[in-house]
Amino acid sequence: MEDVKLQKEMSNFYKLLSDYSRLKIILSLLDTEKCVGDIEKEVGMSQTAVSYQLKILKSGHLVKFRREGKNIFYSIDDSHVTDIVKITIEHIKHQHEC
Amino acid sequence: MEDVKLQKEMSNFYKLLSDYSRLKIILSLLDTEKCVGDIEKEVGMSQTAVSYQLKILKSGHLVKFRREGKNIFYSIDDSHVTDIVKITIEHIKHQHEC
DNA sequence: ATAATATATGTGTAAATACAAATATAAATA
DNA sequence: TATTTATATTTGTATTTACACATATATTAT
Repeated sequence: MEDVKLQKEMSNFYKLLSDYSRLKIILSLLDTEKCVGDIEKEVGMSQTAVSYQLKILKSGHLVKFRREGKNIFYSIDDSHVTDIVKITIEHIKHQHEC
Repeated sequence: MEDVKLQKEMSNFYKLLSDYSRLKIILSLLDTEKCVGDIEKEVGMSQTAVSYQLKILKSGHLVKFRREGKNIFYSIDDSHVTDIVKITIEHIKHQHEC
């Protein structure tokens, strides 16, 4: 894999996490899958906004989904994502101890 | 630390890494410190653009610096940052194996 | 003191994007 | 089939931001 492609994909990966709304969605999915309505309530966003951001997260393979009747359940797609987010939490908390 | 503040700082942290130019700067500093002129050559950006992005990275505590004569050497501020970037590289490469 | 070199700092602007509003689709149930 | 519920998509817009350009500052050398 060439450097430029890797760098662009990395940049895009961080861009996906950098939006406050998308990040809240990711954080709400860290431990458990949720359907759109549940996410909506938890992060306090409109349904269209949640759907819009989920579509973007899906396109970047940060979340996956499965249908169950009327509901569609979303979850984190890859444990690397979970790891990165958790290390970032540690990083931020650590900064505030100094 | 309250959730909202943590989330905002996380989002900002990822925003800092999400810009292609800033990310290239961070990647060029992963293993070794460099002065502005060296970064400029390595990432192929104008001096003002590099300075502009370094200022932003500095404000987010992603890089630190030290003066040595006319030169100012920049380096990654915290090993957490290095860890996160390296895991992200693994993550992206891993995706392409599947 | 002046010039040369390295880096930083305004200012203006074009491009990117989050999301509201309206509308569409898909599944379940009556 | 019609209605309800859950989710997706499209369009328009206000906001953000990366960076070019011009200029300023700081250090060293002559």
